[in-house]
This record gives sequence, C-alpha cells and structure tokens, in this order.
Amino acid sequence: MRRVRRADLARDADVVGPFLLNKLLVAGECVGRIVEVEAYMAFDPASHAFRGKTNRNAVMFGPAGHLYVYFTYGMHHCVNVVTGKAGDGQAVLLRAVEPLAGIDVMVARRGRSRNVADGPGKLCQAFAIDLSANGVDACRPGPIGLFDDGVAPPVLPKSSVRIGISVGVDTPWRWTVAGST
DNA sequence: AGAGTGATGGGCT
DNA sequence: GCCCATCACTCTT
Repeated sequence: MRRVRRADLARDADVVGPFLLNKLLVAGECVGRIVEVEAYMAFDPASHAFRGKTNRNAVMFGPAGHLYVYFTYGMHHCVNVVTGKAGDGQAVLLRAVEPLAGIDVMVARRGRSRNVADGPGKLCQAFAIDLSANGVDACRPGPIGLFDDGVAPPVLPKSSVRIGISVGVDTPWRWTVAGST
C-alpha cells in the first residue's frame, strides 16, 4: 500500500476528483475508502478560493496534497485535498468514505452506528479531523494520509452536480462510486 | 421543512 | 472596525 503521490494531485481538481475515488483516507487507526468527492476549480464561483486568498482559504493556494479544513454552520468541519499548481486555489472536497478500519472508534465519536462517514461533516467527525489538520501534508508521514491500496478508481465514475451550493450549480463536478450512495 | 450553531468576509460607516 | 447575511452540514420532525 503506497502513499498517493503529490504529482498525481498536482493536476486540475476535475481530474483529481475521480482519481481519488477508491483511495484510502487514513487517520490514526481509522481507515476509509473514498466514495464521494467534489471538485472546486480555479475561477469557480462556488469555490472558497473564488474571491482570492484569505486567512481561511490560504492552504488552497499552497502546494497540492495538503489538506484544507474549514469549519462551517457553527458545528461541522469539512476536509479538502489541495490540487493543481501552487497559487491556483483548487481543491477536492472529500464528501464520503466507506469505513474499513477503526469503525468502533468512529461509531463512538459519531454517537451512532449507522451513517458513520457518509457526508463531509460526518466524515470529519468520524476521523476526528478539525482545524488542527488544516495544512497537513497528506503525501508525507503525519497524522492524516492518503493511500492507494491498488483498487482502481471506477472506469466511468458517476458524475453529477454538486450539493449545497448556490452558484456553479450546473457543472457536474461531483463523483461517486457506483452503489455507495 | 426547519432548527441549531458560530466563524467568515464583504460591505458599509 | 462593526454588522450581518451567508454558509461546500446534520439531525429531527
């Protein structure tokens, strides 16, 4: 099982998005297979980076492979993988994983045994990802990593429009593993 | 269909 | 510097 290479993430988010399907998110004892993602491109009105660099989104303008974590709705965290070239302001939002290991820990953190990591906020709660993970390099040894266990992404991943946004609603930059949701 | 929750940032003063 | 609508969500009704 090898770590995802930074070069693979240093492409545009609409390429990295489907590429990340079936990769593994690892944080401590918790492992999950990525089954739903969304791309937030450069010059994308739905992207946090659209209005330029701020304190919150600064990581999005850094090198690919680092994690951009933000806090929203007063109670939830969401985690993205930075993509493209440094300065682009692109990322892929991790929206859902299928828990593979550390499930008991995830269930305890979530306080329920169903729907443990099938949403961007749920995933972060299950994996204990919060603002302390903002800027973490997932391509180097550290608290959170992305790994490839040899399971290829779907040849034709299911794409659809993104969720929970009010602009950029027409671009099909959400991808899911068939049968996961 | 709506409440809960608080940081963010854009717009104004 | 302050105000406040907005928000890449979740859970319950």
